[in-house]
Amino acid sequence: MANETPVVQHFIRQIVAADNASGKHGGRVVTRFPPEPNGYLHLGHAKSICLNFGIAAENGGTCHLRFDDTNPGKEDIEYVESIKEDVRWLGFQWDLLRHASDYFEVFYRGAEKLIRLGLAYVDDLSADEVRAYRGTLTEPGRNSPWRDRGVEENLDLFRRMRAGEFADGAKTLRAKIDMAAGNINLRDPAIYRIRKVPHQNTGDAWCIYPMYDYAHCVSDAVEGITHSLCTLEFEDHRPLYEWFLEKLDLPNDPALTEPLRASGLWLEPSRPQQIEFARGNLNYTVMSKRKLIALVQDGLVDGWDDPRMPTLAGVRRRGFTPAAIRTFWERAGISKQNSVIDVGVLEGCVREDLDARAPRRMAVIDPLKLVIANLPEDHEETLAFPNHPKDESFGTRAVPFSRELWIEREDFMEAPPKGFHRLVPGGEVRLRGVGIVRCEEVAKDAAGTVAELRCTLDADTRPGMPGAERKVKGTIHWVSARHALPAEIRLYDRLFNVADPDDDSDGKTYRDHLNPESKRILRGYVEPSLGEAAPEAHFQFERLGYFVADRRDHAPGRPVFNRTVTLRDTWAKLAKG
RNA sequence: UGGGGCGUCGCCAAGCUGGUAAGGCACGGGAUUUUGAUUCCCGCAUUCGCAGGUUCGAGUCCUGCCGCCCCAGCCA
Repeated sequence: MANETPVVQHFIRQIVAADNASGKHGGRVVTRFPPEPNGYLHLGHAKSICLNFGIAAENGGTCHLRFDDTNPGKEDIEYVESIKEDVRWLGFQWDLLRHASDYFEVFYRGAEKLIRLGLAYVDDLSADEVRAYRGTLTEPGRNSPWRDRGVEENLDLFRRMRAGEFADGAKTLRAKIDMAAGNINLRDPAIYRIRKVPHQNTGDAWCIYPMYDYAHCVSDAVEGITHSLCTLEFEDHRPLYEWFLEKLDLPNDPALTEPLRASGLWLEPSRPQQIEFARGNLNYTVMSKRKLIALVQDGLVDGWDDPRMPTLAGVRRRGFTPAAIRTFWERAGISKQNSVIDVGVLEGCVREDLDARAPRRMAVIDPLKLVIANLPEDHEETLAFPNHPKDESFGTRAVPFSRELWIEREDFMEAPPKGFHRLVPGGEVRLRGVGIVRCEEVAKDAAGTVAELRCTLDADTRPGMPGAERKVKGTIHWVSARHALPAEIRLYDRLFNVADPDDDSDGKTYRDHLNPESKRILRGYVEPSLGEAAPEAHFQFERLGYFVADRRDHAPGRPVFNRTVTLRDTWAKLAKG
C-alpha cells in the first residue's frame, strides 16, 4: 500500500480534544457543513466537508448538513440537490439535514427579544445613507437618526415590516452596538432586510429575511452545534456571533425555540464556539464562485461537471476518487495560514489511490501498426493477463493476440535520443506479456511518415519458454488490431497554464491564461474487455495513466474514456531536460 | 497610533509549560521490476520574516521593525 498520511493533531483537533477533556459541551461534539445553495461545491468546500464530518466522526459526534438559505433570489433548489449528491459522493452522511429557513420563526422571535432589550432598532436610512453613516476603516461612523426610537415604536415597525407594509429597502432592523467600533462589523449591523421575493422553502410566508451574522449563530445554537468551524474571513465576525448568542441566551429562553417543538425540529440549544481556519487554495485553477460561473456561462468549459473544473462534479467526472480527495485535504493540513497547495499533491493522492484499486488494461491512444512477420496471417491466441501486478485478488483476464498489433507511436523512434529504451530500427523491445520482438523494417507512406513496423518475434522469449527471462531495455504495450475496440479518449490537462490565474497585476485576467491544450479528444484502440466497462469505472491503461469511463457519454457500443492523470513519468521528465 | 489574523525547507505543516528544528509532498541517489509505474532503502532547514534584549540555553519569553491576508453588502 501507499504511504500512510499521518494524522496530525492540528489546532482544531486540539481544541476539540481539550473541550472533551474538560467536559465543556458535556463531551458532545456536533459540527455542521453550512453551504449557501447558490453554486456547485468545489475542492475548497471539500476541505470544510472533510473537516466538519471528520471532526464529528473522530469524536463519536454528529455532523449536520445545513443549507444557509437566507437570501432568496440568489439561491436555487437546483444547487441543493447537487450539494447533497456531492457530499454523499465524497463519502459522508449527515446525521441531520436542515435549512436555516427551518428557523425563520426562531430568528423572528429573537429579533423581537433584542428590540425589547433595547438592543435593536428599525432604521429608515437607505442603503446609501447607511453606508455614509458607517464611517470608514479609519474614521468612526455616526449614529443613525432613528437609533433611539422607543421599544414600542420599534416593535410596531418591525411587525409591520413582517406584514409587508414597507417596500424593499425602505427599512432594516439593526443591532444597536457601537458606531465607533474599530471592528466595522460591530457598527450597528443589519439583522433583517425587506425582500419581497418568494423563498424556495417558505414560499411567500416571509418578506423579511435575516442576515448571515444573525441567522448563522442562532442556527448553530438551535441545532446544538458545539464547534462552528468556518474560514478566516469570519474572524472579525466572531464578536458579533458571541454578542447575539449572549443577548439571546437561547439555552435559557425556551420561548424562543418553542416553534421548533411544534414542528418536531427541536434540539437542546447549545452555546457554540466559532473557530476559524484557512481556506484551501490550489494553484493552476480558480475557485471563486464568480469565476467558476463565468467559465460555465461563457462556454469556456463544458458545464459545471467539465472534467477540468475544480468542482466536485468536475473532478468526479475526471476520475478523481473521494478517497483521494479526503487524503489530499488530510495531507494539506488545517492551520490559519493562507496557503496555496500544489495540484501535484492532489494528483499524487489520486495516483496513490488508483494504483491500489484500478485494474490494469492496455490501450493505444496514438496508434502505429506493428506486424509480426514471422507469425502466420491467421495467427490468433488468447493470453491471460493479471489485472493487477501486486494484488492477485484482482484476478486475470483474457487478452487476444494476433499477427497485427497497434502500438503507441511514441514507443518507436528512428533517431532515438540517448537513453531511449523503446523500439528502434533493428532494435529489440518486449511486447508486454508476449515476448521480445526485433524491428526488421520500417515502412513509410508517401509523406515520409512511418506507417508500419515489420518485426519478428523471438519464440524462445515467450512466457514459459527458457528465454523468457532475457533482459531487454524496454517493455511496451499493445492491442491486437483485429480485436481492438475503437474508443474516444479524452485527454485533460490543467485548465490554466499559470500557477496563479487570479493574479491580474500584469493586466491579464484568468481568461488570458486558459490552457488551449487542456482538452484533447483522440480516437484510440482499447482491448476488448473494456467494452463492458461500467460508467465511472477506473482503470490504469498501462504506461499511459489512469482513465475513467465517462460518467455521461460512455456506453457499451461507444466507449469513452477520460484521462484522470498520467502515470509518473521519469523518462518524460528526463527527455524534457 | 482603525480593527482582526498570519509569517518554520521548493509546497503544505508539527513544534503547547524555553533545553538544543516532527512528518508529508516535491527533489537527488541507489535496489527490485515483463508498466521508464509501483515498492524498497538513503539523502534533503547549524536554522525558524528582520533587528535587538532576557537567559547557562529561545522557533518558543520581551521590545522594535518588515512583509502578507481579511473587513467599509440591506452577500455568505
